[in-house]
Amino acid sequence: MSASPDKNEEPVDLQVPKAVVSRLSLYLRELQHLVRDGHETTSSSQLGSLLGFSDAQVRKDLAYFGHFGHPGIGYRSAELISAIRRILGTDRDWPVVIVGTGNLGRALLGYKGFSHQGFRIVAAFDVDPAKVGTTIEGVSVLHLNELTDVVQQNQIKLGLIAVPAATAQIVSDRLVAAGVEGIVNFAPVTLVLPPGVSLVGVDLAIELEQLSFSVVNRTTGG
Amino acid sequence: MSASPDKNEEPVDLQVPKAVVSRLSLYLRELQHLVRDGHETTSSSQLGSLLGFSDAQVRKDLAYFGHFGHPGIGYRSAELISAIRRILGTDRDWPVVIVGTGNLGRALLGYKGFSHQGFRIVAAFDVDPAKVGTTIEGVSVLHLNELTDVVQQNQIKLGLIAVPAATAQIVSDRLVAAGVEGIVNFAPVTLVLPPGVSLVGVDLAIELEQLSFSVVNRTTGG
DNA sequence: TAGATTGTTAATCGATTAACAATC
DNA sequence: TAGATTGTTAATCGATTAACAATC
Repeated sequence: MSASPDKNEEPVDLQVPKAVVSRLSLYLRELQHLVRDGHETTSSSQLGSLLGFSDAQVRKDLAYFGHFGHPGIGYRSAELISAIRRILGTDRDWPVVIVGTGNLGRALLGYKGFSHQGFRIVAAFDVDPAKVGTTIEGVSVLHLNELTDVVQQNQIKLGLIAVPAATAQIVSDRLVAAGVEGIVNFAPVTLVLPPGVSLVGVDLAIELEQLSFSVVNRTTGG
Repeated sequence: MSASPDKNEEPVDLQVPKAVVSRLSLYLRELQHLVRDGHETTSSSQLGSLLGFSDAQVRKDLAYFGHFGHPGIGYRSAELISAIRRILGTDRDWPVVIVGTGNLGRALLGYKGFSHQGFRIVAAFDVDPAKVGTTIEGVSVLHLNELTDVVQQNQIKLGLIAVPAATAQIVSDRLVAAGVEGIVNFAPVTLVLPPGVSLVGVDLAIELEQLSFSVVNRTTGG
């Protein structure tokens, strides 16, 4: 598990800017569409213009991780998809737990997009006696007390938090204590996490606030 | 594309980095928690440490928009909340439409967090005859054909897209044609938008991919 | 006053872009 | 070959941090 210096699997661990990794996901999504549309190859400029990035940026981003392109040809779509999935770690299956089975939790349980990228929600947790014991979208709703057991038995590394803001930190603490190493938090609150646990926060109201700002501060000329 | 020095633009329109605006939303959220906890004032270093930013960054971000602090004192919480809401444009009410009433659409219709920041979903749209005519969370589900009328009559500027990827672009086009100027897109596809329309994309699978990368590329040694 | 904290400038750091030899 | 396109270096651009006079 821990890195040993002279393993020649992953020799280089240059730190990659977070922005690069998030573009990687966009490249992957775009490539999957391109393949579906029959494009066997693509170029950095095609990929860039589909996403609004420069060709140089696409090449630079990919070059962080290896030589995936073919000068004069471009990138073979299927090949690059495999490479990016391997880089992102989505070339394997990720069991995921979700805590909270309110409106949002149920929507996440029914979301089809997860499975296509290798994510599988294996259990949902709640404390509401009316919900515990039920099944939503084929997933059992268990009591939060069973969280640790389930996480440990399934070696689960990823968790989704879809509880009210007031309880999100407690839930987060329990996920981390159980061994989860990455959390997507949908509660509108800042979580405090120990080092070694990654966080992605999705605050739905904030997304709209960002648009509000853009609309209000639109430069009508530009 | 080339800069013309003295075009008669809006007097104060220094372009603010997108990252600054997104931190503004985080400051606002944090300030609202601080006020609830009885903190009448706060400092750039307190606000920063709660969010993992430097004090200098907090001050610099706020200074883009004015002088909101008091040397020796810090920032009066309520005062700064008002200022940020005014900057973000959430000091007013924003009527919003949503297209798509599947799992995710219904969750968004029931999401309580919007109203606290001034966002109010006034209508939902779908094309499924089984859904059109129903009411979800007190909001009427109308046929997509009525979108333009509703948007124009209510002067709606913001829209949420919660339809499958295959139809998201068409829905987007119709929102824009109707007059919407900002879109949150939950479909896992890149939308093509005309200039003057802002976009925030939320791809749930991508959020998990980002965590997958972090977990796989964790430098165990630090 | 002394201590605290802002707003702002200059210095540092990091990320994007332009350019081009190497390659197919 | 000629045209296309990569990977990479150097140049540019932008964002963050450090430092400090001004202020309460």
